[in-house]
Amino acid sequence: MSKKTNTYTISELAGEFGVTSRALRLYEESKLLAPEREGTKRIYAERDRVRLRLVLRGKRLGWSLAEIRESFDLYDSNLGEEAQLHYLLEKLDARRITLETQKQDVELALADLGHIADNAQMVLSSIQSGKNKRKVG
Amino acid sequence: MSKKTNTYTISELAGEFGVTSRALRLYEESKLLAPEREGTKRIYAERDRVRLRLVLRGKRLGWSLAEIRESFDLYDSNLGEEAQLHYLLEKLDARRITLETQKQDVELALADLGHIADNAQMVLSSIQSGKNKRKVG
DNA sequence: CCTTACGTTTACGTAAACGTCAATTGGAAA
DNA sequence: TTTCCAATTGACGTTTACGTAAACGTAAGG
Repeated sequence: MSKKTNTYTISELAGEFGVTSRALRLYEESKLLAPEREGTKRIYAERDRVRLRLVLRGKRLGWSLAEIRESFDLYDSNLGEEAQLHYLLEKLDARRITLETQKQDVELALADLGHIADNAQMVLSSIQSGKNKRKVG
Repeated sequence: MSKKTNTYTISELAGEFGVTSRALRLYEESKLLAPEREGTKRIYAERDRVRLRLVLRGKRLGWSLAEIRESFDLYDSNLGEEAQLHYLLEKLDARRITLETQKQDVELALADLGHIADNAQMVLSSIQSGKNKRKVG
């Protein structure tokens, strides 16, 4: 049994993920994707879909393409020498810290949003009960 | 008893938050800050520090200055009419959804980081136990 | 009075992340 | 073969978020 080796054209992949072909070419130029070529045409495989998913997640986290590239490099990091391992672990920890911060920031933002929404809901309720004054009271 | 009304010059505030004066002027031009003036000079008060903190939090979340501005507008939103309240609640919900997504993205990224780190740690341990082969075994 | 430090506005420069347009090209369909 | 569409490679335009001078005002200190 062979692996499923579905392939996609640039516009198929772009359409599926809601990005433009231009973006996919840029990501390739930025070393984030590396589709095969069939002649001159780009052929994307599952591997590229996985990468693209990670790219878009990185974007949602506010990362630059360079930072996304870095995260790929961390993943594909050469684990040969001890010094490199320590270096890698430092890098990972730095990322972890900014992610933890970001997590807190998200929580705080959600809390703020909640307060505003609660307040708005209260005002709305009072308006609506006002409307029903004759009916209810 | 009066409130503490500490004030700050542009470079003081910039220094404290690790941004440049240029950035603070830009934020003002983008309607994110509104310091008083003493003649021609900007005088920042606590209120501005609070706003700046929010600005920087927004930046860490990957928001554009326009989006940050929008979030301020949500906060200062006019809660007069019912229609506006519904509009506000919709906007809030939209933001909430993207924040929830972002929260998941952070979790996923942290998990990925963890796996890489675990792997690196294992490799590192095996290297170090190798070094101690004669000593230990 | 002169210098120094800090502040101001105005204006142009720049890197990132695409959008957009033009000129081709390579297959697939008619 | 012709026709046509999708894809390709430039090349230039655009927005955002500042950086970087230039030219000037102002208050303090020597």
